[in-house]
Amino acid sequence: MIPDLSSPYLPNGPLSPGGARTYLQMKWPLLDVPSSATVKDTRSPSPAHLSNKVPVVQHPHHMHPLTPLITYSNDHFSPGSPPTHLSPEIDPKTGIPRPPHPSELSPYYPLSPGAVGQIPHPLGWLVPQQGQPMYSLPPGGFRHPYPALAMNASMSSLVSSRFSPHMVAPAHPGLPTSGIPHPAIVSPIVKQEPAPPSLSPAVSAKSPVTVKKEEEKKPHVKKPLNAFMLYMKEMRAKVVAECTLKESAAINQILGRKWHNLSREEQAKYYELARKERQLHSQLYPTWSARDNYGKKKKRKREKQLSQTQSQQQVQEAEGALASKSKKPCVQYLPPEKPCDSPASSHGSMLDSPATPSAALASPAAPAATHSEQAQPLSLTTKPETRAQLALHSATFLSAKAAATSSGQPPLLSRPLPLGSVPTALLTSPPSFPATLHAHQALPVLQAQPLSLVTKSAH
DNA sequence: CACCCTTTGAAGCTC
DNA sequence: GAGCTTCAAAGGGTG
Repeated sequence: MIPDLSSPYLPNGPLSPGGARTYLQMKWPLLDVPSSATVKDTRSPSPAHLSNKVPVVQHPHHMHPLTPLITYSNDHFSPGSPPTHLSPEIDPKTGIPRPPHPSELSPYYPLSPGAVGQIPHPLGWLVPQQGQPMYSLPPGGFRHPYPALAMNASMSSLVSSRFSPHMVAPAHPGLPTSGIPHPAIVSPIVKQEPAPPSLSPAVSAKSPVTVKKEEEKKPHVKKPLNAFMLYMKEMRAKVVAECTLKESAAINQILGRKWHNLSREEQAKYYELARKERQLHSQLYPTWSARDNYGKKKKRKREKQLSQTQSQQQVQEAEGALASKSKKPCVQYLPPEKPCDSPASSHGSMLDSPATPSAALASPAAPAATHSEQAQPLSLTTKPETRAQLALHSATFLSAKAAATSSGQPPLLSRPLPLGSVPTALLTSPPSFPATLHAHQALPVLQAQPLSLVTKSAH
């Protein structure tokens, strides 16, 4: 897969007139199958072959992490289901694909040892140094519908020679064993998990205790990015370009709304991509667990979040009440009715991915594609009452979404419902589409919005 | 200079 | 199993 330089995915690349949506016009193959099996979970016959390198790791700032998506749209999302023989073995228990044989390793890393380091790897992670991608894409390498069939040797070779042994289960075939850090690996010293010096992964011949210590602090393998994170990475540049804003908090708010505005197909793409990334991540780091990074960040934040949660609860109870003191006004991040606020909404283009037949298929519970933001853009400067409404609407929407995702499936109801239709939509939702509310996910929206309003109005 | 803020989603933790 | 917490990215703001 050769990056399509013309792809809008490229941060610096030309943005097609159609905007963000243009590049997503490719058909989401999985939508052709029952939605339940579509973006379901890691067990879905995964298009492992679709797996593209997603930056499980950090990329050079200038490099667009989602570049790989281009490939998706161009070559791997062609209609049709991937051959079952390519489906990764799934661990019935975890639902996570078992570490594949080297030959099964992500087909999307058709890297020939010799070619490594020539072409920026989409995943970015294999880019140990600026402009020195660890992965190389053989000409036409990703052209093959199922590169997996053609790669392997090089891939396993690459992998086995690129990753630090301690990062990967040594016993695992085809897994990294070298000392070259994966992009997802962040030196503790560089970031997080402050640890005593001793970066050399090669440091061996030490007492078990020492080794253990080093292992603990060693490279910090980051969590694979989720769908939204992938989306953010891709769209951030664009949003930033459209806005004068630079603050991530504000950008993220915008991105969050844009995310909701995405059609199911578009979101599905990211969910799938995220799934692939998780798959790949698990393959690369069989022994890694999110637990490894759990609670290793800042504790201060932890406390803060706790208090924040509490305050959120209060706010919920005192809906509308100005109990948002503990929370910093998020409004400050939201620019007043800027075009970038919701580009599409300004001209209704957000619906350019309306409830198409395919969309409807993919989301039985999904209502008409019209959503509040179109008719009534969730302006960051919307009046309090309006925002409150939208917040409620969002919360409702999220509840359904959360329910959907909790099952390992991307939210079917990826598009906000019209304010007035929310209740009905939920009522009419199939039993299989529980409307449980994930407090953590829905509340923030429910409360943050109103809060911001309050704060804003105070300004 | 470490952390905050902000977003969503995945996964871990707690009960 | 439900509910809550943490982390993932990002970069200006903050203390």
